[in-house]
Order: sequence, then C-alpha cells, then structure tokens
Amino acid sequence: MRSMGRMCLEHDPEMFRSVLDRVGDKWSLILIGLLDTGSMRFTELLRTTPGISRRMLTLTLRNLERDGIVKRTVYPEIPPRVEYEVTAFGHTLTPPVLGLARWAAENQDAIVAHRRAYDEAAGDLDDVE
Amino acid sequence: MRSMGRMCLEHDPEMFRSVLDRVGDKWSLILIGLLDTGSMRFTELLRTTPGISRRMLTLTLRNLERDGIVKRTVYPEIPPRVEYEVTAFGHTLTPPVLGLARWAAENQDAIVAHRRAYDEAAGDLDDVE
DNA sequence: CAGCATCCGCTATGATACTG
DNA sequence: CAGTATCATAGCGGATGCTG
Repeated sequence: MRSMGRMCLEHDPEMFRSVLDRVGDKWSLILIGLLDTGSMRFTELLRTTPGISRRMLTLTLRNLERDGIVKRTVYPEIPPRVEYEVTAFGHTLTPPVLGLARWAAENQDAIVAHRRAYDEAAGDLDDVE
Repeated sequence: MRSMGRMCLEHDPEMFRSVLDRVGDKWSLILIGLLDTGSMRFTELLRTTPGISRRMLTLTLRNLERDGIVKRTVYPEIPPRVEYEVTAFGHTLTPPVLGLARWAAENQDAIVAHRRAYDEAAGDLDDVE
C-alpha cells in the first residue's frame, strides 16, 4: 500500500468516490463531530449546526444512517422524540477524520498565506497588462 | 483537542470548510495521489485520470497550486512542457489523506452491505403501503 | 502541448409551507 | 417535535472549439 494513486484508481474508483462524498459533503463531518460525544435530538442538531436547513439535516442524517455510520432511534411519544448517535462502525471513521481535521486546523494559516501570495502574484500580472 | 465537533465549529468554520472542499472535491485527492510519487505533465495527468476533462484538470490543479499543495513548473520550450509536483507542504497532507483512503478501502464492503440492508428495509416498507 | 473561453445540464443546497 | 413536499437557484462539472 505505498501508492495512494493506485489505491484511489485501481481498487474501485466508484466506491472510493462514494465514500469520500459521504465524508466530503457540506455537513456530514460536522454532524459526525457533534454526535461523536454522545447522542442528540433532531432539533438539537438543527440548533447546534449553524446554517443548516431542516431539509439538509434530514438528508445528511439519512445518508449517514444508510451507510451504517449513524443510528436513528425513534421514541413513540407525543411529542415525538428522535435520538441520533454514532454507531460502533461510525466510530472507526473518527480517527482518520480527526487526522484530517487536525491537519486543517494546524495548517489553515499556511493555506491562507499561500492563497494570498498566489492571488497577489496574479494581481501583479494583471497590472502589467 | 477531544471534541471534533468543537474543532469543526468553534475555530473557523469557513476556513475549515474551504480546506475540506479542497480535499473533498471530485478530483483533488486522485491528483494528489498520482503526483505523490513524482512529477507529471498536464497531458500525462489527463490520460492517467479516467473521466477528467481538461477544464476540470486545469481548475483543480490551479486550486491545489493556489493552496501551496502543488507546484507548477513551466519549461519555455516548443512545444511547451509543464510539470506538476506535490510540494513539501503538500506532502504533509498525504498521511491524513492516506488514513482516510485506507479506511475507505478497508470498509467499502461494510458500507455496501449497510446500504443494501437499508435499501431493502425501505423496500419492505414500500411493499406494505 | 497546455491551456482558456463558452455554453449548458445536472445536482446539491436553500427557502418555504405543510403534516402526523 | 420531527420531519415531508415543493419550488427556486447557484455552482460544479462536462463538451467543445480556439489559441500561443
């Protein structure tokens, strides 16, 4: 397992993509992060996740549930109560995701700097035109 | 650094997202994987990456270059030659990405199984209607 | 060869209103 | 409370033709 390129391309590109999409979409990672500590209710997640809509929360949770990463428990009460939690399988995803999250946190300054330098260089080129 | 949720939300959500987008989009990871071994030319990448268009290859490489992950070197020859390679900074991204890639490779069967079970359960519900 | 410009469809996401 | 249904839209990504 030396080459990452081979791993991405030779194994099962479509499957690889679909797994990456699950983790790479706009909300999954945040929700997994929130649920990593313990279970939460629908509205609780809605309040805690800034900017998410009910629709997107529903869809994202459904996808995570479909992949076996999140478990959904309905309590037949009135008013209804639904709890979401990360499954044992989902928890195996946490370490690699944390690794990526840590990289993002540690290097965001460097990235901002790179972007600024790049954009300034492009600006200079524009000035010459 | 215990809570992933806090890391995603409290630090700088926008920045966090933009870093994740870079790694989560359709082609970046594959290109980084291919370039991880050594430098490659534009057309070489085009041929080696199945399904990518010239437009997307250009855009993705530009973004990676802007973030300081990939270096672009132009050789003033005719016909022109351009080499792409992963920078030292970009290589620091490889380990966490590899971690995620490994998880995807190791667990894709489990995910497929989960999805099938979920879809079948949904199908059964439909039958009752 | 290594792009850039243009057009264009599709999907992801958001806003809003309604329901068991 | 925890959704579903519907509509609208923005941006991603593909196809194609042109150029230094």
